[in-house]
Amino acid sequence: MSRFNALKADAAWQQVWDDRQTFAVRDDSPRPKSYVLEMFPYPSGKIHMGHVRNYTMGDVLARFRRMQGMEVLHPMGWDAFGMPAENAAMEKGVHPGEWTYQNIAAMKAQLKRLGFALDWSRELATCDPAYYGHEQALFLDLHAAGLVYRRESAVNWDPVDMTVLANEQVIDGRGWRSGAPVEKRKLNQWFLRITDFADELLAGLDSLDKWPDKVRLMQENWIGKSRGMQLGFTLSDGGHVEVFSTRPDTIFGASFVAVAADHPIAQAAAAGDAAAEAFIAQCKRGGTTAAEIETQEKLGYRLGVTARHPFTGAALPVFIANFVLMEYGTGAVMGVPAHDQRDLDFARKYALPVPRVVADGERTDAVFEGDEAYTGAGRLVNSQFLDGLDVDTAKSEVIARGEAEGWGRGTTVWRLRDWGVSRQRYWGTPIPIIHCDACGVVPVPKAQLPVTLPEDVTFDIPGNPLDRHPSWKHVDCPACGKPARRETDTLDTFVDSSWYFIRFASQPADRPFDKAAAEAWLPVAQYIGGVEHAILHLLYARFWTRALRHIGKLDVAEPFAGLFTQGMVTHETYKAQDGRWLAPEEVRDGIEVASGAPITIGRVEKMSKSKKNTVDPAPIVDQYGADATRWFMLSDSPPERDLQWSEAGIEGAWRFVQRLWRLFDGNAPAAGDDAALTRKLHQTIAGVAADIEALQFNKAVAKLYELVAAIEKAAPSAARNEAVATLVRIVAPMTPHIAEEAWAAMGGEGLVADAAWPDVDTALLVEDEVTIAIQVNGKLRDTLVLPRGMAKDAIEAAALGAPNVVRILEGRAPRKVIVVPDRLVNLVA
RNA sequence: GCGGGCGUGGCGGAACUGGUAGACGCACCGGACUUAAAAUCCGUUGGGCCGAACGGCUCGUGGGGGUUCGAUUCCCCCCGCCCGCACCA
Repeated sequence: MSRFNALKADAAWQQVWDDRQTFAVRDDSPRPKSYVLEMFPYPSGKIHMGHVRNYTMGDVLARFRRMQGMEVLHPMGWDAFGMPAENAAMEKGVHPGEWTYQNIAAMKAQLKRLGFALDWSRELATCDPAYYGHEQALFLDLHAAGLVYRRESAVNWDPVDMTVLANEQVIDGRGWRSGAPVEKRKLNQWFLRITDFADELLAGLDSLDKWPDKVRLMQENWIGKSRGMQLGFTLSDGGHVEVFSTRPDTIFGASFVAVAADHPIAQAAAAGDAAAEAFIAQCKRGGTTAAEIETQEKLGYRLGVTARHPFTGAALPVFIANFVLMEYGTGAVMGVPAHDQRDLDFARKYALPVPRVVADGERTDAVFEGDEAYTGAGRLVNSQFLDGLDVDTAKSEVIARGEAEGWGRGTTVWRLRDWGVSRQRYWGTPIPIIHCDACGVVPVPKAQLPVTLPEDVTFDIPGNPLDRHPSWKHVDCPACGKPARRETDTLDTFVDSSWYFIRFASQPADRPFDKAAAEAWLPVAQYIGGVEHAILHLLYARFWTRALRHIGKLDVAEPFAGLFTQGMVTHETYKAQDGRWLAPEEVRDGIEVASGAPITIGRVEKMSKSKKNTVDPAPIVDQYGADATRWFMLSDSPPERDLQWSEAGIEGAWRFVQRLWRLFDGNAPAAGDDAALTRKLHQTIAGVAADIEALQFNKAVAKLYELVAAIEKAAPSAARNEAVATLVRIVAPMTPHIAEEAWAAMGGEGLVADAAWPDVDTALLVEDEVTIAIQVNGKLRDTLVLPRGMAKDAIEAAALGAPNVVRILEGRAPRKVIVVPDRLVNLVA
């Protein structure tokens, strides 16, 4: 008997698949279509274990669907624009494009080495003008439809490097290179009107029944539809302020009004008040992330004016506050400290009154004690005409009075904000707009697309190379012909990934996609990717698809019919004494291998290039082969759960591949039945199919181990040979190379990749005997093997006769008997 | 701070819709084969107690409480870890 030479078989069969174009998909195939897609990778340099996990799962499903007779579109491409390429340019002096294409070549080779059933003829890279030119055309279409606009918005500003920083480049409030404290700075930027689609993006979640509930819930909360009220307060100086509140019921608990630093009232105050100006400047310190803003100390500046309470007439102090956001609601809030935690923190700090207006059970005391706001339900108290009402009724009552008296109205607000797509960077899709002093904003005529990036750029100083390029931005206005300037911002890379799945389905040269061809494949039947994309990428892609439908380009509402979010592959992080991140292979037993110096072991985090805690699959594939690597990735860990990387077990996967080969290679002719084995075989065919369909590969793996063990133990028979021959096809989606080798050796027709999934004899799926648990007072005391489907009283009689039951009951009759047919009897004594 | 998720033997995990907790794999230990090793095969393995043994009893699914004949599963509170928070992709 021979040993399976994995490395030789891998190369041979990958060559065969390539030569025969086995996985090239046909648009005109008569077979039912299925689109299986994994989130395309950023070409960071090497694939890591997270990629292997993601693409192996998708591959098993794609191969399985092919075996079920479907025409499967399973493409691959590159999310190729992004910051790391510019960082590489700064550090190594290599052009971002060159660096990116080198990485693509390296990673493509690694993916091919794993034997994925991908249609490489549809490969695309988003940094290719042949891709981003079409993206520019779509951007112009959305612009023409009024879905694109420009406004001011804050960015992280590094005052030393004089450059915009990404949130990731702000470390502890400081610029990552300069170390200077970052500030918020306003820039004119491009936005997409995703909020126009807020309602349908929310409603559409209901139709996504093949999405995980948790992702739908996260998107629902992110969109954040809430009913609230806009209330006008008259100011003591004769002015007026509109505040927004989701809790108008608590209006009698209001003890102050707060406005954002950007609010016109704050801006006006700053004009004549140096202290107010200084406070607003202080609010501009720090970065723009929500986590940073919401965890910083609540600070306020008390203005001279007061706001008149619409019911009591009380004069409420007006503050500028650093926790109020101009982007949400009206940029002004009424502070109800007893029933909102942020307001309470603020009130305690500035010694403001804290009246209770919602009863917490029995607690109705007018002056609220403690430092934990009560946000729960209850009856209104200390609130005049609202007393005794519940929260919802009180809300409606206040809205009704405000509307009747003309100082307020009920509104719907969304947490979702419009999508800012401007990036002050080089390595992205140029925004196809020209600014003309005479004509204003002028779209680049479509005939002039693509607007390509200039090659001759430098990265030796911070800032956007497009902006300082000597000639690139200087063009003539397409409208009037006078000298004008190109937009030098590029598009957010999330735009690139918002339509790549459409381009995979249809890629004509002269337009982004063909409507009918794309609609033939879409929506994606099964989309697979990391849970970290649960909100942003998936929401943007949903929006983009709906926006295309809105302008008549594509009649698809939801791009991804089925979604599976895999857990992340995580690993410890390591840091050298001087703060450098170290890769796992640079560390052994708590010391840095190169220097012998001790290291610091950090948190367990998702594998990422920036923290260097990635593990390269190449050595594993080279040692154990593609099948063992794939099998190992599918084993043990449930795919939706995070997986802390460990190599323990790869040996077992490799042993399993060799066990398979011993079965395949040792199948000598024999005769006779083996009913038990045949039953096990059919149960496994059905079980594995169900598990693959549900993407529960770890369970499919366990079932296959059981079947293999059963075959190994079985005596030679025709049934055993049949089981071995069928096993080849069952494992084919997971370990395709050894399956092809065995299929060929056994004289199978064509490739096992093209073979049909084995049929199941459903009559064999149920056992005719069942083991029934016998409990006394809920504790297992015995088990009985009985025929399936036995009547309740017969089961009860059998249970009462079980030796352990007789011993424990000592002749007493049970008080109560619970019989669950085919499963269990519980005798309550 | 806000939103979401997860927590089961030494380890990864399984357990249908509330019904025998620990399938399957790893690791470990013992045995077979071998001159030897590798490979392979067989067997043991949650903790504690009783027993020569067959076996029996008992505790046990992050912690505390609750519902139920019965809870890893449902409810409440708490702890820990992970992900996201709009310029990382």
